[in-house]
Amino acid sequence: MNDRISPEPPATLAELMRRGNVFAEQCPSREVLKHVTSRWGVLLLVALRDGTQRFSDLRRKVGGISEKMLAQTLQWLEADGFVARIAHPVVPPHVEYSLTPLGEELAQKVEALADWIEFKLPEIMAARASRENGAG
Amino acid sequence: MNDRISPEPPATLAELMRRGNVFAEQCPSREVLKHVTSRWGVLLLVALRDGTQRFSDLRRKVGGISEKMLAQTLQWLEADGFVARIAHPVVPPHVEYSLTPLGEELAQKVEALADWIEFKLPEIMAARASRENGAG
DNA sequence: CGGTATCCGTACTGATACTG
DNA sequence: CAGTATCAGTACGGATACCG
Repeated sequence: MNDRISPEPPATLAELMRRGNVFAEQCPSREVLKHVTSRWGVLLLVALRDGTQRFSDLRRKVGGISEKMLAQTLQWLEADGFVARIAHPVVPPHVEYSLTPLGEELAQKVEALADWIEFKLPEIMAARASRENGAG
Repeated sequence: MNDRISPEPPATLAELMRRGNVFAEQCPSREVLKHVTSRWGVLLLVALRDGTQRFSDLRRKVGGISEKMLAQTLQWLEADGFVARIAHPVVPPHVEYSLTPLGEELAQKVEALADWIEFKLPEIMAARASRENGAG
């Protein structure tokens, strides 16, 4: 269980899996990946690409998200260094969220993945249909 | 509620969000994205990039996954057209799983995302550390 | 406005046992 | 070997109420 002292500078996920680590439970990447691929993480990252926005802006834009999950997901992303939070000390409170450069990089990749699925949806749905028709 | 009859040929996730759809709940993409980004979906897609493998091979390689979730996740990915399943009619049963061309494309993108996180982990951890030191 | 704390239902997860 | 069925624990997610 002393994976932490392994000498190699790892690298790819496939590498880790080949070592039998599976991208080990202990690995912080698992945590980050979880935040990013969480139900609202994906949507929030994409939403933030529009630029700096307030808490309520995001709540409206993402639509369907509860305050709890919005706050929590933003905190995860902030802790991971993907989101910057600026609270203006006024009443009523004014808080702005934006992507950090690191977050912008990530958001692009996430959006690319989501867009790929959008784009390939016809093929995906066709696969489903063909299976139902007896091809499975 | 009649989003389905909207004329435009949609496109990007950001587009959908801008329309207030958020990548609507009704949208099948949500379902697919859920399968792909699920706890085991990511790992399985990457694992399958090594080539055709049997059920038990995958179980061993992914390590930590239960038979139930392995079967279920494989079924999701198969239904979405990302995974091909071939059952040889012998005893004991011999079933092989592999990526379809579509699945291979997807797996590449997923792995790229995971690898990016692996690669940027130092920056991410640094972000966490700096926040704990009072920068937050 | 921008959160936090609490309660609660659900849905995902895993261990076990069983079947073909 | 490759699943399926069942059951129980957990963790996620949402609604509500309350605080700064």
